[in-house]
Amino acid sequence: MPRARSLHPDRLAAAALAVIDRDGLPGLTMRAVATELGMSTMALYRYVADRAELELLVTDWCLRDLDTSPPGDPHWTDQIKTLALRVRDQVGPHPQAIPLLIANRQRSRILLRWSESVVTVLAAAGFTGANRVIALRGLVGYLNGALLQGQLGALAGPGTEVIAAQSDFPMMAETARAARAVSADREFAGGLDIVLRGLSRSGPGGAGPAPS
Amino acid sequence: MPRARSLHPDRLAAAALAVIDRDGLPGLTMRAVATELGMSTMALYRYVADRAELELLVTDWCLRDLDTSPPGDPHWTDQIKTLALRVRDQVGPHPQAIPLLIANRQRSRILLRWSESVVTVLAAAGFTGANRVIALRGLVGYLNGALLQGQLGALAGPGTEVIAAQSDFPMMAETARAARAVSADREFAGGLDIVLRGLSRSGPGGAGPAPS
DNA sequence: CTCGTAGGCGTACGTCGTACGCTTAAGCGT
DNA sequence: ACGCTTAAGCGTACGACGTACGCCTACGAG
Repeated sequence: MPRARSLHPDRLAAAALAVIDRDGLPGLTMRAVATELGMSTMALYRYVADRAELELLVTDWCLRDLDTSPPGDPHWTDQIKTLALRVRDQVGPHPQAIPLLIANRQRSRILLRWSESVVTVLAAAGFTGANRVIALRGLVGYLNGALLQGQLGALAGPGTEVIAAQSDFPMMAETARAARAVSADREFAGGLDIVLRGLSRSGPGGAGPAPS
Repeated sequence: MPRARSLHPDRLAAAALAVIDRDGLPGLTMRAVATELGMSTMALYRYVADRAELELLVTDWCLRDLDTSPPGDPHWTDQIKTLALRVRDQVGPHPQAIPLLIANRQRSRILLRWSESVVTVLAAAGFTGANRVIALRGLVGYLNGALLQGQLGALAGPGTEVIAAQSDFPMMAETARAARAVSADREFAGGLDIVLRGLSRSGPGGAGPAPS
């Protein structure tokens, strides 16, 4: 065997994530990562086939500490809540990477494990068949949307401020002003509660979860 | 006055959207749009300052027929549902453009008008202050996430099929197989119902909507 | 010590957005 | 009718991007 690899893939992922945190997603280029590592650009290609693979590495690296074990909360809605908050906790420090994570969510082993835990909770709560599909997708849909929204167009962001100053849309302006008093945490938790309340009562056309 | 403009901005937006529909978002380049219009690349810059402005044009063009007037449904949850479905109807034919629309949602006049209608419905239903903020953001968060999910990683897409074949994640695999029987329309409507059910009952800590 | 293998890198190509400056067509005042 | 002014339209070029290709070289097995 010749010459050992001088780099662990984790170091590569960490460097890429550092670039993202510092310069944003558009700043993530092969050249920037190489510079971050003190290597030449083409040396990276000994570790990844292409940019897409590097992005997948970043995704898994971001979520490396995500706890996917079944939560111990007594009520199933709290279990789901715990699982969702765990994701947010991991993702929180790296808001600029969120679009990457969403794009790679179906390819990340860790996220698949996390999803397995979520479905397991849903199944135990009584969701079956199409009902379970819709519950899972609705939940993940909200989660993706909320995480994206927290990064792009945050409550305290410039977009909201512009809206608050508009006179063409009085209700939106008033709501945008009220938004200043709502923290990102409260927004996320509040939205999650809405979804969970909706989940905890069966719809008119479907077999809902078991009554608690 | 010299020489009239030979192009209406709408034609520019329509051409760009046609490129997206045909070649996907990565296919949207200034050169491709220019070719679509039979002009030179630089001629486009007589109409837009840069690529970002072209993208905003596409956003508004996509939603040009969005009906933002107050829906006539008797119950406020149905009014919200109608508003949400209207967006989906407009966006449906152009799934590849969805990430663009989401990125520009705070800059699009039409979407602001739409949001104004949503907030008006929420206000009439009794949502005030921070509660209204959370309701709006939760709703929009779900909507964004669901639309994105319908484009990237659709229920019938390859990602879901791969998961269905996995033996490491039995619950996910079973759910993915059940997903084959759920249409995109049903998924969207089902998720929306979940959110609306959650909205229609006040949380423990907040002043909810008026009882119906 | 030698040699095969794979790590690391330099160069180069095609693509992108777009800055800059030229040519040219069209409406106006005369 | 005719030029003049002004902006439409375009050609060229630059820097940054992802990455194909081929070279040099450090290392561990024999």
